[in-house]
Amino acid sequence: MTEKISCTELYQKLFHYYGPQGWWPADSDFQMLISAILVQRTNWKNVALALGNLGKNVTAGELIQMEEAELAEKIRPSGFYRMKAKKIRAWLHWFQKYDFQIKEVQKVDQAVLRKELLAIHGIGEETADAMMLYAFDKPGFIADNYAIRLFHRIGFDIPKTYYAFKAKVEDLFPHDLEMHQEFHALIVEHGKQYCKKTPLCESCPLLSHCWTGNEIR
DNA sequence: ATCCAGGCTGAGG
DNA sequence: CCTCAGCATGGA
Repeated sequence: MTEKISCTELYQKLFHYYGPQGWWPADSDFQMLISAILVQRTNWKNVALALGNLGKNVTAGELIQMEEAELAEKIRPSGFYRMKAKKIRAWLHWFQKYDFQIKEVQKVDQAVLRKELLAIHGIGEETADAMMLYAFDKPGFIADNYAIRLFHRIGFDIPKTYYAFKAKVEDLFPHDLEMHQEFHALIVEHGKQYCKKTPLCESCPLLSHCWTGNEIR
């Protein structure tokens, strides 16, 4: 028997099943920001290898002085490494305007900050939202493929564009930083375990709320 | 050996 | 607005 659930009910169930995730899984805010780029279209294990090559306590100042080829070589395990080296450098040049101070970026208005991030080469909507949510203290919903798949399965009417989906969920969910941080982490963890690109998983804890196993993505 | 993973850009309908 | 190739590694 399938029963509909709301966004907050979904959040509560995920939290109940998986517990607090404490994302983003990085040692520092700066590593979080770099890894947001490194993790584009790759798994976290490869990102961890790349982060390891960069060194535990690399600073933005050190990275921006590094030759692009050297940076690329270090982040090689994360895949798409030449492009990602360019992306990281582009992002660093933007970050330099704030003296590499995360606290300074946090003072920027949320909408303004999002536009600035999106203007950086290599930073798209998901990466920008992740940076804002986990390092710059701006609450928001990350409308990634895991979210699309899960919300689709529970019968949520998903708007076509990334931003429309994001805005709709934000309308239905508390504007709370920690709740959004947990929500995204829970959606990804749940997605990895029970909401893959295959038919419905019989042991999925949300099985009673899933209307279909067909994916859109 | 395929297939997949916390995407984005740029070109072309 | 939408689609699609290209970008690349490491693990299952």
